[in-house]
Amino acid sequence: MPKLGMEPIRRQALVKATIAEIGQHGTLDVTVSQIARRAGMSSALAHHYFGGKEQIFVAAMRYTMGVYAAEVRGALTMAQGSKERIEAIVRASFSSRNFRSETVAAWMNFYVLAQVSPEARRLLNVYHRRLRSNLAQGLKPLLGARGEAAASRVAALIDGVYLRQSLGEGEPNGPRAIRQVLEYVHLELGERR
Amino acid sequence: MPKLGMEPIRRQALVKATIAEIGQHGTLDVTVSQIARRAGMSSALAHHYFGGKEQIFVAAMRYTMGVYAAEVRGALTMAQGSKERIEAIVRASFSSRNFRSETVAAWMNFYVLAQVSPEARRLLNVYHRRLRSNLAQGLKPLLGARGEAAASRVAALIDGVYLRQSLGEGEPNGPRAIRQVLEYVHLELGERR
DNA sequence: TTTTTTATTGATTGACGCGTCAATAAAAAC
DNA sequence: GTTTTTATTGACGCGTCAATCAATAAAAAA
Repeated sequence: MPKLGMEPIRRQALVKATIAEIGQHGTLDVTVSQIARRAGMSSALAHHYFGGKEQIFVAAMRYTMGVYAAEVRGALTMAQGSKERIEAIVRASFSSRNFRSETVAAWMNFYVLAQVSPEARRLLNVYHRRLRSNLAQGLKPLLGARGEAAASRVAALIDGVYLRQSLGEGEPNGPRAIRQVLEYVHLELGERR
Repeated sequence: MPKLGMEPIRRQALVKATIAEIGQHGTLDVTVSQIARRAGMSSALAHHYFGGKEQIFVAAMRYTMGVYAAEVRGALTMAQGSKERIEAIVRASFSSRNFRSETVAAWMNFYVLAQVSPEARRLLNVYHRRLRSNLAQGLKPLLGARGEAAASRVAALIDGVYLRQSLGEGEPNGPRAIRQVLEYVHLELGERR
């Protein structure tokens, strides 16, 4: 009973199932069958639409990063002023849509995937560049030449907080993470307590 | 031609080979045979001494963390004064013995391992606690109550710098990483430029 | 209505890897 | 000098999994 136009639906179902499966196992060590079963289809169909396992992973990665990028973009359009822009980026990074245990686990594993798949590495580099550039754009007006270095540090801190979250049990605490990073940003901006 | 007392030698060879292999592949996706071959023995012997793959990984993790801990301890005994202690920890974290691409890759994968192996998770938690406690010990005399939060941030930043290094090609740049983290520490200590 | 295209899967294949075991050999203990 | 212990490996069984394929079925096109 094949309904037509299934491809995009199947693809999205697979991508979401992939993230869920990686999140649950905490590893890329998940089988195509597991992913396909969770997405409600046979593994053969997964291969049909994606070609292979690695491509499924890369698609999941692209999707995750797309969601994140959209979130940041959205937050940025609402922000006016350099400081507000930075805070918007940080808030978006730890918004409840991104900062859930599933996504955190997936994200960490994308770093591993990037060691193996050139395409994944490319994607991760795009994310890095964008994040740094976005932060620098907000920081440079306030810090001048020091803005670039500060942006690198903030970016690293964000990733570090993500990484550390992967060890914490239970759902990640977004607000706490935001406070943690923003406290550093405020320090960088010379606001003493 | 079995020489006696081989066990410790074999174990160490396997552990080092494991780190090298993970470093080269960037993944835990390495076979026991590959590890054993690199260590100059049969895979059967690896199983004989370690019991299984996961235990080999955990041993490699314990070893890596042991080297790191020793490095930090050594640097701490030479340091006097709170600020010096903090700088010593940071320097040790990015010393050329720890901050090489092989070790960075291994370290990242230990985070993945910790999602699967309870023992690995325990080890990583020990590392986290120790690092934070060491940093807090140096920061509290200088920052008072704020020291704890600052220690968390510095710890996260260190991990973040490690993570980001895993994407950079070529050997990690230790001095640069040290500068990056110390700049933040100095900021935290209220030293404006 | 026949043909083609799209959707879908069960079954299969081929490879690979972990862990085991029996067998060999040298040292140590007796 | 026999026995036990320690070291070591090749071979292999058993399971798993990615990927393929042939077969089925429904829609669309001709």
